Amino acid sequence: MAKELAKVYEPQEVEKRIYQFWIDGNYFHATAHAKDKNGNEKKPYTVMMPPPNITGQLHMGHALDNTLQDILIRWRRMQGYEALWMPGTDHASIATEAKVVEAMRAEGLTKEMLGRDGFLERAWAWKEKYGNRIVSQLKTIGSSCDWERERFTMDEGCSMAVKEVFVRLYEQGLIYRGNRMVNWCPTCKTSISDAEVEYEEKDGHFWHLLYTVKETGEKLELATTRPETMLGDTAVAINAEDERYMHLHGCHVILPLLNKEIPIVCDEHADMTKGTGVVKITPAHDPNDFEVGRRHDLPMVRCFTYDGHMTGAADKAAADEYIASGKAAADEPTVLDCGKYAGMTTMEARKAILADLTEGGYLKEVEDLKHDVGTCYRCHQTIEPMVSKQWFVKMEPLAGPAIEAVEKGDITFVPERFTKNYLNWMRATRDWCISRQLWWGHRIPAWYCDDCGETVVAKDAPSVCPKCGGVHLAQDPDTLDTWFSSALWPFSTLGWPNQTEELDYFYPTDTLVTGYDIIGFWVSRMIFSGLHYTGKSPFKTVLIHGLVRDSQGRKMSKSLGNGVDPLEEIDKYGADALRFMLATGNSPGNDMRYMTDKVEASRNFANKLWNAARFLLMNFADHDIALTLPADLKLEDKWILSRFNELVQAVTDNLEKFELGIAVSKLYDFIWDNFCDWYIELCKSRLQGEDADSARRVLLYVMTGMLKLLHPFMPFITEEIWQTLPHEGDSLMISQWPVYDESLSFPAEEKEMERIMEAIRGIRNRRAEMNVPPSKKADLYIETAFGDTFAAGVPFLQRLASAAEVHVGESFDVPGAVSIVTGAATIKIPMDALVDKAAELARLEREYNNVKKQLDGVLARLNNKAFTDKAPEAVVNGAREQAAQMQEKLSLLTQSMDALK
RNA sequence: GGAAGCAUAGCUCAGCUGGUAGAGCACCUGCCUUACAAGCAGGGGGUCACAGGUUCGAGCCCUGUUGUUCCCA
Repeated sequence: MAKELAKVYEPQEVEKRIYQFWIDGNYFHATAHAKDKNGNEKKPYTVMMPPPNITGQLHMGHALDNTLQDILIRWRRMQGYEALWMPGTDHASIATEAKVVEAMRAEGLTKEMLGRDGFLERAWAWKEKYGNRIVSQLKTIGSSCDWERERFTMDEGCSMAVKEVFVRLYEQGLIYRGNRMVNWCPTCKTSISDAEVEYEEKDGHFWHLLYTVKETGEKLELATTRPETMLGDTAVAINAEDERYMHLHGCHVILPLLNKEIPIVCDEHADMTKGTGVVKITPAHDPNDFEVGRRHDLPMVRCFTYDGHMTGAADKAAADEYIASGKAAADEPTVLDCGKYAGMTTMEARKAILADLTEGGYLKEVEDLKHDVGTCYRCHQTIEPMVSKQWFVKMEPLAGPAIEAVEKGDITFVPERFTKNYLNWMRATRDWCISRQLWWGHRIPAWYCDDCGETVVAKDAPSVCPKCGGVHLAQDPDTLDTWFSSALWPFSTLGWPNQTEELDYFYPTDTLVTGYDIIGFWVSRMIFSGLHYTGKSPFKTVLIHGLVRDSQGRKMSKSLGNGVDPLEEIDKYGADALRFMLATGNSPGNDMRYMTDKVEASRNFANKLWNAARFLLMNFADHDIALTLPADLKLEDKWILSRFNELVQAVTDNLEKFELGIAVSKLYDFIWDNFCDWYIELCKSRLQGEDADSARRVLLYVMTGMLKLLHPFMPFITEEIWQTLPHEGDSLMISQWPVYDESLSFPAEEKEMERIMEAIRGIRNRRAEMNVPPSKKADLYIETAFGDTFAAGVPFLQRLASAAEVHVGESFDVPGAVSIVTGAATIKIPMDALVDKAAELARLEREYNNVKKQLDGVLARLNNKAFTDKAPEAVVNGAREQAAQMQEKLSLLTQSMDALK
């Protein structure tokens, strides 16, 4: 029965086999309204995996994120919940499209050459090829997801949900289309949302320009960081309160180079305290100016193309024609023919325009300046703010309930401080630009009538225009922001908008585990979406973790090449070691550094456990071992069982509070220190005697319990060991999570055992100081009031403290002995020959002084009336007890010193 | 410009509602003790960034300072 285990744990062989075993057992699958053994409906526990991008490879961030989720899921499953961990992948529109385009470029192809359908064919092929890669990588780290339910943000169900939401919001007036200021990436040629802009500090300049006032002829100085936008200026703003310019109200300036007359307007955007207090207004190319333009009904003149060039005659003609057709909205911007600058890139135009301004005497000075420039989070090129016709979600009505849900505590963030982060984001949020000029993604379900310009929003393509009956309807070419579909993930994956059994049972979900970097992108959008469409918060708790950085604390990135591949680490140390390391080093919300040392330590721990199991198996060979505890528990059994009982309580409490790192370190300490270093050692002599059977049973009981507690953290090795040991049931992963057992609480015995252990430590300590090798045994004379305890501890002292004969009594006269004074006993070791009396006396004096110093500290507190009056009774009593113990120890030390003299 | 985090042993980090500092690694000493040298036993090493404050008592709470990271604009 007992099979031989290898001397060193080899995870590579074990992990694959165990994972397949779980899959074969169908243990990851969760069903709605599942019943337990007694026929009662189980409570659900649901976690939605943040869907990784199909373009992605598993990185340390995924490893951490998924390890935490798997720990929670496995723990709840063992607790008897019907635990569903819903996996899936995200189509990642902009990222995937970029990759596919890049791959095509290698073949000399462009999107335009292939056309929309041809391109999408390639994109789907890409998805098929790489979409499964990350899934298999997730399996490697042991994720116990319900793979049968795996979803994709662009699969049929999710797409249905997307259309449903779009149509509903449109009908509710919460989605609109309009010309608004958006962040435009000229490289990706698409709009991106505010959340997708990253700011980088760059060196720039402040160019001070001079515009002439038409009415007075004076020159107005104003500064800009983007002089090329001047062609689109349609006003100059001053502050109404600004005394310097009172006389200019209602006047105009002549725009240099174009010789165009534009008004001077009064607007709060002009800050009197900054520079000259005059700002140029380019409504089509600056977000602030856009607002000024709306307030003053200024014309919008666009002078950049969508691929980062200056507009020309053809651009102007196209725009004019569109406006003339009557299909354009009233706020359609006009387009400028930039003349000699047409066709230049914006950077080329900047140079040319500055040269011309200088020549014309319009440039006063140039100032160096560091300023933050918005860049695209994908390609890191500079963002151009542009007026553009896009689809938006009106955020204000949606944000309200989403803020309230968190304020009320329906949703809590762990750690709590991220609540503020979320609320700030939600309160400041502006309307969400959801259209993207991309092909890969959910196409916007809006059609435009060629004949009358009517917009039709519907789940299915309309055959005729409901307004004019025309049949020439064209679908909006744009797709939706990736996050639009991931916002629906918690319920679209459960079948929404259909009222499925799954939705009914598993939704709302319980815990969302994710990094702080996507609170704005994703978490907030799931919250308002969940509330708006399902009327319920999509989850109860958001567990936030930090980033995994490299050993020097830098962000892992491709460009730095400092990324550590989790798969390589798993190959080297095992998935359990990696998981354990990620769980140990982590406190919620804080970043961690990845260090090989730490994985090695975790690997060593796995090996320690492995060898403890080997020890058990060695002793179990050829014996039938009952899975219950023996009736006659020995002192050491009660000690370990009581400690284990406390561990069960502590670990469970920590998990409830999402303190995974604390839970795991308690397990580490218990297994290594209490179980391996003490209990196994305490059992060794007993295993050779008549009591062996009861020792085996306790060993098995505690080992099994430890394996259960450790299983969520180290699933593979615990299952492997459990399968090898005598056990009940098919798999550890579906066994029952241990619960605190009052009948196994033995505080008195714990204390008793600690007395013996303290003696053992004291003796070892003294022997080590004196360099006495363990092979040299010595007699012990133990003076103690706890005679029975020490009598029972004799075998332990012999085995673990190199004792020969042990005498226990009230008092012994042992001339020239070394003394060890513990809280419960004075232990005398006759080692005359080995002892340097003077040195021994000096040592005792040192110890005396140490204890005395501590005692003085405690006494000082006790003599402080304020302390005894105000401190809680338990604390005061604790101090009194401490003082008494120290006084006792001092008197014992004095006796020892006297004896030596 | 605004908000937040972090600052604890040589290194990496724990430290729950304030009760008098811990782990791993590294280092030093001794051990093949019938699981494990990826191990066992023992040891050294910290004015908990700085300055105030609240408290009987502060690594923990409050204020300020310095350094550092990150988010938002």
